[in-house]
Amino acid sequence: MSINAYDKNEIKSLSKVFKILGEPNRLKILTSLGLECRPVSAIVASTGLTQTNVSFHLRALREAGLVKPEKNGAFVFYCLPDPELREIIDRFRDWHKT
Amino acid sequence: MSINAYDKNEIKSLSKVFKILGEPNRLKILTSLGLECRPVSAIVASTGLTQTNVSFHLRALREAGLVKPEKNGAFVFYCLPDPELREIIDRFRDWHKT
DNA sequence: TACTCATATGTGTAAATACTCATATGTGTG
DNA sequence: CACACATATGAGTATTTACACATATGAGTA
Repeated sequence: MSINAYDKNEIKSLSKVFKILGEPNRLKILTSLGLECRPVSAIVASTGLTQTNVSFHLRALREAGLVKPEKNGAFVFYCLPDPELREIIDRFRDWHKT
Repeated sequence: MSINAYDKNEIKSLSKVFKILGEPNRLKILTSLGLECRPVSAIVASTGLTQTNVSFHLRALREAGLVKPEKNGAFVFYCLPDPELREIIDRFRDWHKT
């Protein structure tokens, strides 16, 4: 039940993940994914952000391993790498509501 | 099991929490708390940060509801507001390791 | 009251970061 | 090949943010 301290590397890498999630538009993009993969154009449409800006944030999310790209012709579909990620974020939200 | 979209306010407030956790020294402070309350001086000692800097970050954590201050004489002890917070962070860490 | 110790805060500064514009890359189709 | 569409990237700018220094507040004690 880990009341263990976190080591340097854990702090470093975990804080990076939180920093990525800490930008509202990125969190919006991520949560807009739900569990299905969606092309960038759909994300642009649903978030109302510019294409450039969506690409900018998708890069950050991708490099942090928080989304996974899948090429399909000229399209790139983005997905959550793992449904558990969504569960954890949901749990955070539920906790935060309290 | 919430594949619901997040509304604007949820995105806004939840991303604030993540942003706070996204700063390495803040995450270090928070995880150094474990489950017991500790005075600022102990946090300064264990993190190696300056007193000013610890106070600076504690304020951010406090305002985000991520730590809870308890006055005791001249000392201020800081605690997690809720043990579940630590569990969720731990779960994030475990997920991220994978 | 005067002094010490614990913590907080105001101001300034350097670094990080989100965003936009313009353009590049890459894919399918005529 | 030429063109249209989907996505990515480089450069520049404005805002945000972490940090240090000096100082303030506030509690305990002589």
